[in-house]
Amino acid sequence: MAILPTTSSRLDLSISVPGFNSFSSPLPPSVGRDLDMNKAPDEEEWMMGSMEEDEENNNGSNNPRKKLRLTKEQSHLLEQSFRQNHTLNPKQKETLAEVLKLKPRQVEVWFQNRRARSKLKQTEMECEYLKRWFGLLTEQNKRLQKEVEELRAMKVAPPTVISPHSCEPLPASNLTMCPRCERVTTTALDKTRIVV
DNA sequence: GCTGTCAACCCGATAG
DNA sequence: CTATCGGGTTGACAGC
Repeated sequence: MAILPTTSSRLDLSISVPGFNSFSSPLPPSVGRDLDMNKAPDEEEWMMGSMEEDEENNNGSNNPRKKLRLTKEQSHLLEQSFRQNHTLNPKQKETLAEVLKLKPRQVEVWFQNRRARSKLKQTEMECEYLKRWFGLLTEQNKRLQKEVEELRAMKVAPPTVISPHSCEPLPASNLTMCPRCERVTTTALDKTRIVV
């Protein structure tokens, strides 16, 4: 079975039912946002039939409710629909439920869970990323602090600055930091040569 | 619609 | 080989 959306914003189902065979995953690689969460559950065997078969059991009062397991095909179709649209309008929900032989409510719940779990995965990944970034920044911070210490140590014995014009030593207090290029210049506008 | 939670179920590891 | 356990997955629901 194939669900082919005609637009990107709306889920429009065009279905060719026989066999459920054609799952050669025509999905663009750009859908990697959700990562493995988008991976279809391969070995998902279904323990129960679709809802129509055990519906009565579930609604029965004293039967312990068994958990529905979606078939591979149902899961795959839901996944495909999810990739096209993360939410369904009532019409889409109805149609999809009909195709899947599920209740609209079940389709709704599946999408709810899918959204939540996809978001959770995303958050976890962002968290990992931020942790790594924090580590890198901490390292960089250490290096810079060390550099600052070294520069402070150099300040104890201030560098001698020689004026290229007069060839006389200038006081280090004449040195400022150019805010643009961050190079050392002198306030006296003359080019200087720093001798450590 | 989102979030937190429950519970059924699956699966790999382990002990006996 | 079987039973058990612990962790992960996922369908379902309640409350907001």
